[in-house]
Amino acid sequence: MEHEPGQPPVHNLSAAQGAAGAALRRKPQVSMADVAKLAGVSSQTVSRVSNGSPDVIESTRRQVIAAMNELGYRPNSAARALKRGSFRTIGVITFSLSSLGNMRTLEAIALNAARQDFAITLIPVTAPTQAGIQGAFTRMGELAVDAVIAIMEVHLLDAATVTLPPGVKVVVVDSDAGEQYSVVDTDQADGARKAVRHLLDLGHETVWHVAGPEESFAAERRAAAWRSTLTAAGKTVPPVLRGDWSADSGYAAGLRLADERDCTAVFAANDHMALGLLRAFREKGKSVPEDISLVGFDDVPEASSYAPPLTTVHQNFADVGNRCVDNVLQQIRTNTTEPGVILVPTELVIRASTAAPKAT
Amino acid sequence: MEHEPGQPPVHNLSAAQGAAGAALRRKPQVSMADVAKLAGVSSQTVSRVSNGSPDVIESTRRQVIAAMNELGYRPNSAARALKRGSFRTIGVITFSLSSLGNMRTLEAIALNAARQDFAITLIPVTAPTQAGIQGAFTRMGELAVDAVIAIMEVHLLDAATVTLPPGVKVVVVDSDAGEQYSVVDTDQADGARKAVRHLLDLGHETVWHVAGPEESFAAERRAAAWRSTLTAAGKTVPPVLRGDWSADSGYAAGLRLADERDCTAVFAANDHMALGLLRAFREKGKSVPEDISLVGFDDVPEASSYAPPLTTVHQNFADVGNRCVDNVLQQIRTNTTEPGVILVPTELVIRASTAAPKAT
DNA sequence: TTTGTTAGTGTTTGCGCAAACATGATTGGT
DNA sequence: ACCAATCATGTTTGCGCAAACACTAACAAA
Repeated sequence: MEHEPGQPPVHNLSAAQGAAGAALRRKPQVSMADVAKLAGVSSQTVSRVSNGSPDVIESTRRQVIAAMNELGYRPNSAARALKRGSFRTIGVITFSLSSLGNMRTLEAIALNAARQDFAITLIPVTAPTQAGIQGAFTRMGELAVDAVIAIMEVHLLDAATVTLPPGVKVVVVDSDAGEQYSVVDTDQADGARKAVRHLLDLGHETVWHVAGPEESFAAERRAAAWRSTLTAAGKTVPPVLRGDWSADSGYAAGLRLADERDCTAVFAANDHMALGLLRAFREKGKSVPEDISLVGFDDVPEASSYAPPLTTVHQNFADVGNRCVDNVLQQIRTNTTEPGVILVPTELVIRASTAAPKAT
Repeated sequence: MEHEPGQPPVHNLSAAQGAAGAALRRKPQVSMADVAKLAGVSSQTVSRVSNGSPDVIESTRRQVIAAMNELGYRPNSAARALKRGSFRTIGVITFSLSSLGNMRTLEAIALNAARQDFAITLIPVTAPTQAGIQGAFTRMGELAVDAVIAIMEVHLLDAATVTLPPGVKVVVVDSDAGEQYSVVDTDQADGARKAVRHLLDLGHETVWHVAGPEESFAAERRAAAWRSTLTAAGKTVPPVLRGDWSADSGYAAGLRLADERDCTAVFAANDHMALGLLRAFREKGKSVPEDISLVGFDDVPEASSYAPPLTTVHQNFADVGNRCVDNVLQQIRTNTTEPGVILVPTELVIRASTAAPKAT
């Protein structure tokens, strides 16, 4: 590889690079010492400039910066982390990314962390079992993270014996681990209550519920709130139907519900199942909202284009993500652990899938 | 807090450091030396055990492992990285996570990387501008990554002058940067061709197209393939309608399309827009597929629950993600850079939204 | 004058790990 | 018996950085 003196060795990627040793070995990195030599100062001064210390006179700083640019110096984050014992990195453990909520939450986490100059390391749980979770936390422990955010929609965290290096802070999303960890979550109960109350207020005798899978905390809490709201209003509580969040499972539930004579109002635990319900009702000749009113949960962007546009409970996933990061950074800053639950409010979005029951 | 684009990247960490400052310091970590002392061996032997070297006799290994467990030893990845010069980490730069495809791809990347013992560091692009991309790559350069996968749905990468430490490998998803980088992408053109051919084969005179936003590579390629397929078949090419991937934009396009007398077949560039089209047609009294046939793109899980179930082009996002990781690890292993394009095939899924045109 | 005091810079040191080399113990071939 | 080869383990070293401290010059206060 030819050295053009004065040319920075940092490549614009368009220039293909000649072979320079197997890549998993050392890259010929420019170190502080190189910069120091070129700038005619000590490496400590380079360090100071690099860290924005105020104790460097302007002219020196300029020289050092010039040298940095010329050599294309990049601080080596491994060495930095080794020296400082912190990594400015948050590990995110997630079950499945393919749910809208997790995705949105993750995006907010990434954005907010980046804003505060923290990096995100993503650790997927490979299998929805305790062993899978264990493995994820173990990998986390081996990685360079200062904190962990676990996006756990499932009932397994409590049982898992989680070992993390001392000092690593944890925030959990969507779980009941509030005794041990900080928990941030959508206010599922209140959202569900709003949905059920809306239907009741419309004049429906009672509200049926298509719940999410049993393992899910969110599903469990929505179902519990549905039940208690009904009970509090003195209504009968119909049997729960259970889906798995998918539109197909909603469709299956809808086929059964369409045959229930006295079913005039349904609360589906998420929008995708509601979509399936709509399809089932349509195929069974039940019209929404004339024959049956339907409320979903999530407010996916497409909900307003469903047939009919879906009344649903809006979740603020971005807020959940933001609070996770804020909370965990707070814990890091103060070096405290603060178990407890932060609830993010929901909002009922009324569209065209709900109406008063037909007069009988 | 603002960083001038021209300033050296080394400053970026300095600002936030004060903010998170104080408590980010050393955790009392258990080091190899501690383990070595307890096990009565040298730290080098601990290192060997830790790295699975075969040159350790079984009894010694057991002692060391026992000591590790007793002390709760975790190898310090920063020190490891410092020593080895590699991080076993892949950086993923992504625009927006809120599209199904990106998320699925990301999930596959994370899973596949984990399988090969690589960690994923997520870098969000904060703004869809060149500066935003620049910033993401800069942050990447400061982080400890061996390779970068960029999930770029947008036309900006080619223009961005990207600087990365030497030796960092790059793979790009959904872009035309094939000259410079390895590119992995769904075979958009073939997918679009399948969709259009399907409609033509059904007997439609021509096929209208609701395209995605202009900045999108995928949208551009789907539209181009639509046009060329039509032309190759000797059909007239109707004007393109343009949406922004959202159901609402599809709805808007659908309202206009419903008024076109001779429009009997539509190819929507994604499923969500197709959903919007369905709604518009329904409201305009056009029935699908009797009056108008419709094909989508993506095959979102809910597509089978649309009204009617949507004929669409299935994309294999997981495969895209897997190939990204395989390719980038291959580049790392062989220390080569291999520009070129890997195309992942699509599949036409025929459901109920397409039919032969009504006899006139 | 002398003695701080400060601001700017340099020197030393060690973070935890693993490569390179060194050592000591065992085996095997002759 | 000898030496050499092999194996298991120990010792030294330095990765790049920044904390701690040392030093110098300049200037103020006594």
